[in-house]
Amino acid sequence: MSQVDIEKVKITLPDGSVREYPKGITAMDIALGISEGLARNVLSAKINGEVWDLSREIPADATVQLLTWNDKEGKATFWHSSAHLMAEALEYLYPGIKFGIGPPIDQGFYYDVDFGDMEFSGEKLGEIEDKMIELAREKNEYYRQGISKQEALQYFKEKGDEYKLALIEDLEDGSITFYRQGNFTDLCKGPHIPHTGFIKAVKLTNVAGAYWRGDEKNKQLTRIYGITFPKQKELKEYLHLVEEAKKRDHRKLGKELELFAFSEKVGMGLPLWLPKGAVLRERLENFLKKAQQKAGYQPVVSPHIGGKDLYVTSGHYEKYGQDSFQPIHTPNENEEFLLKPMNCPHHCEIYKVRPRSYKELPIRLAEFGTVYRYEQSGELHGLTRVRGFTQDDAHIFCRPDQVKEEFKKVIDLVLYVFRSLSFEDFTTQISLRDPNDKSKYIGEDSAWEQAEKDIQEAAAEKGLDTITELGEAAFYGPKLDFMVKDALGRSWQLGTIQVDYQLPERFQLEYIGADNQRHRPVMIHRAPFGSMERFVAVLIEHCAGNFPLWLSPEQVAVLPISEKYANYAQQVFEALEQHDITGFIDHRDEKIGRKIRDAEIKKVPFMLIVGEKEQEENKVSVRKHGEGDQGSFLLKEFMNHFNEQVENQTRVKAG
RNA sequence: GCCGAUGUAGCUCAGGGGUAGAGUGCUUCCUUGGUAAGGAAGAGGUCACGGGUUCAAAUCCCGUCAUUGGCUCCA
Repeated sequence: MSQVDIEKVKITLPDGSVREYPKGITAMDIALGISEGLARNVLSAKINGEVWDLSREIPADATVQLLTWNDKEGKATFWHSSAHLMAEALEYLYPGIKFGIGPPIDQGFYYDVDFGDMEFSGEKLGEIEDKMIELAREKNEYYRQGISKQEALQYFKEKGDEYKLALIEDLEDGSITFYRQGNFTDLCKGPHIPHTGFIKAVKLTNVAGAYWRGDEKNKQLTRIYGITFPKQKELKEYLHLVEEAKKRDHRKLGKELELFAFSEKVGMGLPLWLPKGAVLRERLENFLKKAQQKAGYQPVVSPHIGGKDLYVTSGHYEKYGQDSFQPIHTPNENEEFLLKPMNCPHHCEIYKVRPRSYKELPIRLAEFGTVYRYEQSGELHGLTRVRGFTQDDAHIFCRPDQVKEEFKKVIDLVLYVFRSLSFEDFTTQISLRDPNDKSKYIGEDSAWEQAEKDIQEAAAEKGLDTITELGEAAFYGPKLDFMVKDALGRSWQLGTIQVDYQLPERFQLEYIGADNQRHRPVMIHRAPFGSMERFVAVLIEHCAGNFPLWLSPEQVAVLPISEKYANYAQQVFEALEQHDITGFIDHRDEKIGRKIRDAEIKKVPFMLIVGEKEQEENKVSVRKHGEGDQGSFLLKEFMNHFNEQVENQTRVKAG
């Protein structure tokens, strides 16, 4: 480099300031220039939007954002490096093992490992953690090294790791990099943290099987999950959070609060709704029925099975054949019925019951329809994945020019439902066709394009913050899904709106237009809850079993101080019932402290304590769940207050 | 379906080749009480199911079923 003109690069920082540095500067140098503390905490850097190692030279003018633990990408870098650290520990403890992939995930990282003939059990995780900590303390730097494809192949050929070889085969020569820390070298595009010393706390969380490249035809590798932190304290907090989440698990609360159960005799994945769960569910159904009535839906009812022809027509017979519940046979030869896997075909037949005029469209047919799908046994999970479930289904039949408007109305309904139950934290996804493989989808190009446009516009006009996924559409049409996270951070699809240009075609649905010609209506499937089962599951976790008052299966517990006041308690209870307030009287021969404790554990919103004082003045002493004594009120006052609260909760910002 | 873990009283769990344990719940009795556990007694189990090893199996081995954490899918 000539000393006359030392080349400079202009670095733009996130606050908009621009600084000049000599060429050859690294992000770490920039961090050091700002403060030593920052340099100690910085993990990687975003250079022109791309995450880089701190040690890479910045060749030209660039925008630079230094990433720390507080940044999502910083965490990802940290966990990615942790995956390499775990691999190093594993290789030390189990020489000769082969590695699949080891990426960071939302909460931590994993590495897929082929232990060959070696036995591996989850009990060894502690040993691996110890080794990781030991290696972390060595503060081994992560070195980045560009390598030719041939050399890369050579390296892993010698090592005998066919998985890495397969990965390299798919890469382009010139773009391949290795990373090395300590005694471990891995194929990796990076980036990584400066050295292993950043990793201060390690927890390997579980071991699971995972197919190489997610294909069950391939060999199953051992996937080891872990999470690491830059501070011991953060690991502690994380573990605490996990414990808290477990307390919210709908399976646990469902049992404790006696909402639902499973029976081996009935069959796996077939939930039994217990009385309290049934009340909860019924209230949700009524809530939605009311909203749907206002929105112009018409209730219909259809049977749980349908003839073979119905599903041949709909196309489900072919698609669901082997992987579904098998057909039901009758004494009549060749007669076959299928448990319905969805309600749409039945609703199509309802539409077809007589000729339709364009004047009656849109027709919105709604049904809480129970459907059955034979999910793989390993897929079943509490109420979120079951084999028999009830969809809050409806099908809207409309003219093509009405699609967008109907879509917007459905979005309103879904938002109303979510808001009423304070699901503020949801994401929405628009699923479109894979533009590179249109053959997977049935239907005409022009129809798809129109539908995709309608959805995107409707979502935009309703102000939804959507992400768009190509290739995620159903085979019959594009869709808009609403996702909510459960207590353990797993995302579940609840509400869904799907356009279907397909079934109307297959069922030859028609309406007579203003031109006196036959036209094909468009069908929209939609379910704001998704399914009652899944919705209740997510609701339980969302509110940790503390349901809003109007949904609470037991809203009030009447607690007599002693059996002397049993009669008065009964009077109070009957008055409550007349005002549609549900609950129970605790007649047990226990002290009041005990009755209160038990009612608190059952998460009953209100406790009414009645004794001598209350009886004399026709009052009740009100105690609120989680809050304690509220003082005593005339029974009438309490009931008014109660009903006001329920009204406030259900009226909602129906905007 | 595949890989790993688990299965003991209604529930939560301890134990472990030689008479089955705790807490809680349940039943009965005493107690009649004022805002998160009153006291006592009692009933409850083919230790998931089926095989095997053993003088002896709840315990060790194999299989089945269910639950559970994952892997592909989906509401």
